Amino acid sequence: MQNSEAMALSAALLAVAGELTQRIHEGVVARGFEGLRPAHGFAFARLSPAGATVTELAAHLGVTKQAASQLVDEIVRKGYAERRPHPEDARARLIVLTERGRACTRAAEESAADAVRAWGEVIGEEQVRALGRELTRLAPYGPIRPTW
Amino acid sequence: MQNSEAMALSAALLAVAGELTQRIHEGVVARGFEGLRPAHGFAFARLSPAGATVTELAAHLGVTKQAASQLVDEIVRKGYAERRPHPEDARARLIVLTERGRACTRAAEESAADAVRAWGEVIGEEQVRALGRELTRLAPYGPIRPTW
DNA sequence: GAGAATGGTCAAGCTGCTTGACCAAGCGCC
DNA sequence: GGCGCTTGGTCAAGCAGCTTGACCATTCTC
Repeated sequence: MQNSEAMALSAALLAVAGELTQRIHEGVVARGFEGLRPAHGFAFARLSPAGATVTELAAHLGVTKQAASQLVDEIVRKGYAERRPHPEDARARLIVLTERGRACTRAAEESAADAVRAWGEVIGEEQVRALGRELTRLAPYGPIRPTW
Repeated sequence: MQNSEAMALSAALLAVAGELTQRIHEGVVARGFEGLRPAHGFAFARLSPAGATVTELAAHLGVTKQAASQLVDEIVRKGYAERRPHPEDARARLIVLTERGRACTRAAEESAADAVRAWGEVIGEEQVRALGRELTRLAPYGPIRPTW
């Protein structure tokens, strides 16, 4: 594969990723959840199963503990999460989503589904599924990083 | 398609995009071009055919003219581009890449090709081509936006 | 030509991140 | 038990990249 093809593929991938992020964000706002940035969504994703500590969140987002702590301050202040004492480690605190936080997570899922549905109308549902399969195999396990 | 599948696809897409960006950036640094951020790459891409004005660059990057102007200052100061009088509009200036800027663009293309080649080893070259086809059809025309 | 629109820069301010310092609680070891 | 080292978390200060607002020079429109 030539360099120019690789560059075209890369540009397309980043453009699609950027647009998807924006669409999800707009969908979340349209469903009544304001004052959030896309980065919060990735925090919610990490918090949604069973909560996490600030340090775990920082590792997931690829930022310092201080930045993660600040982000937690924000979503706590806005009612999306709360800090609880950690059941096993008295030093740590477990950050868990509130009901409002879970509702916001569902709104993000619906928005993502809307966006993906729109893709189906362009390239066909089977191709979208194929896309999902390939991307899942390529996705790294490490921290989620901002695209640039 | 269920919401959870759409979310999984979205997460994979964003993870792959984030990792790709990072790999390209690392590749560019490894080839000796320092002091650049990934955002500069998107500016270079817009400048590389025949140059562009600050306003065009701003629209392409989805930021204000001031921010674009500042970014241009930076790449000019570092020797990657230069401001020339615009041949048709005395108000405007045409920003064009220097030879060093073009070399950096080639380095980015090589890095992207390396990353894409690595994908080929995971999912097969034919799947990578398919990925490129689908993504190209889905890619929007508007400004490139940071993923979050 | 006169007035509005456009390209560009200067200046000030904000926000999200970083580094550095610090405290409290756990762990390892004698 | 008591001593150090490590780990989870916050407070504080600083920085980088962006924004809004003001302004000048040139061009377009009539």
